[in-house]
Formats: sequence, C-alpha cells, structure tokens
Amino acid sequence: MKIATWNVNSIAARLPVVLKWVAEAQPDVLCLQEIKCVDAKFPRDDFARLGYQVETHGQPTYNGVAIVSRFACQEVQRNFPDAEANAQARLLAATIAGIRIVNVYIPNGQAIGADKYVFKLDWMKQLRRFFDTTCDPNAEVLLCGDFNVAPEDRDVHDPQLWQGSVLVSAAERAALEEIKAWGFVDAFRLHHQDGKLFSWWDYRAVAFRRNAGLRIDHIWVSEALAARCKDVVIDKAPRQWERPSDHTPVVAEFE
DNA sequence: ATGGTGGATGGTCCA
Repeated sequence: MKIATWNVNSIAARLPVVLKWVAEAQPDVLCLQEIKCVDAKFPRDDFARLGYQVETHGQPTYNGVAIVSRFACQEVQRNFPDAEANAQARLLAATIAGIRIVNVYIPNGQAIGADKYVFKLDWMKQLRRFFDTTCDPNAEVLLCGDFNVAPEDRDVHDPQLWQGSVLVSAAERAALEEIKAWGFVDAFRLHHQDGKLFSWWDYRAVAFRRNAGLRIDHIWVSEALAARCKDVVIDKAPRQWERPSDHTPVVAEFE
C-alpha cells in the first residue's frame, strides 16, 4: 500500500507531470494540495483512465485539496465539521482500506505577525481539535499534506538564514507539536535521520540546484499504522521535469 | 542585492 502527498500548485498547470508520475510511481492513494480549481473542473477522467477515482474539495483560484485513490473513499469529510460554508478549502478526509486519511493544506502564514500568520496558528489549533473530536488515536490514522512548517533545523537548508521566518518559527513548530501530541509520529523520521532532505524548493534563485529547500510536506501516522510503515521516500525526480511544481511527492509504503 | 519565479487572473494576490 503506497500513500503519497504532493502539493502540485494548480492541477490544470501540472496535469502532464502528475499523470506521468502516477503512471510511473503507481501510488494506491495520492493526496493533492493547491489544486486551484473548482470540483467540476478537476480532470478526473484522466485519472479514471489510469484506474483511479477522485474526491475533491476545490475552490476557485486558491487552495483546494483532492484525494486520488485506487480504492473506494468512505466517510468523506470536507473541511472541519463546523467550518463556515465559504471557508478556505484546506482539508479533505476519507477512509480508504480501513485507514483514516486526512489530507491538509495548512496555511502558509505569509510573515510573522501578519493576519495570515494568526490565521495559520488558529487553523492548526482547529486541526488538533478535529482529531480530538473525530478520530481515535488507537485506530490507523494518517495525516499528510503541505504542513507549511519545517519541524526542526535539520529540515532547513540554512537555519541561520531562516531563523525567525515563517515556516520555521517557534510558535509554528509548537503548534505542530500540539497536533503531533494527539498521537502521531513522523513516518519519514521512522526511517531517515539525515538533514538536508527536502520536499520544497523555491522557484526563485535556482534553489533546487543549490538544494536550498525545506522539508514541509509530511506524512504522519498513528502508532497502529506506524507498525505497518516500511519506508518513506521523497521522490525528487518530478521537481526536475519540465514545468514542475515547487514541491515534490512524498511517498509512504505500508505492508 | 530587500531581489528572484510561477500560477491564476486580467489588478494584483498568493506562495
């Protein structure tokens, strides 16, 4: 069972790259973030041809999440249960093959102290509450997506340069730990301890060639699911293809 | 060097 997460930065712009990767990597489940399209415009036929069904939670222009799956999606949940009707589309959950999969696009936060930063910290609090109220920590639960936080300095190419910035600040890391304390482990860190292993590189300043990146895309698992986790891989290949996303897929393998 | 690149959009906003 292969479960992947990928911020594609517009599914319309990224369709050739995503289809190529799916055909090659053969994930069972692919959680997408920043699809930047409404549900009706998602190219689900292209995925159906490859044997996948699609659940979407889109919105115009910004945000939007989707789950592409070989298996049936049950108990599909869009956004937090108590969210306003016009809330930003940043959460999509489904139970697939007995695993509760929660796909999130955590807000970027823009800059320390900005309105969007306050919104980010509040959204992360809501996410912790979502698990408190809707999930069982003893079950097989998987949280993945673009978390927009590098948990530790080893997840940052130049911690000195990034010190105090959005995506690495102490408050964001503390909010992330609060979510983790519900009962998650970082599946990637079960298998890899090195630093300088990133999932995102800025489009600017030839960041990818310099490996000037951050590890902000994550797959977290409950203890019960951690016991089945064989490996987690960051697949850097699609970041080098034509017209890439600035993020690359992270893939977890379960027995 | 306070920039730079890319996407949606059709002015700027967002990342």
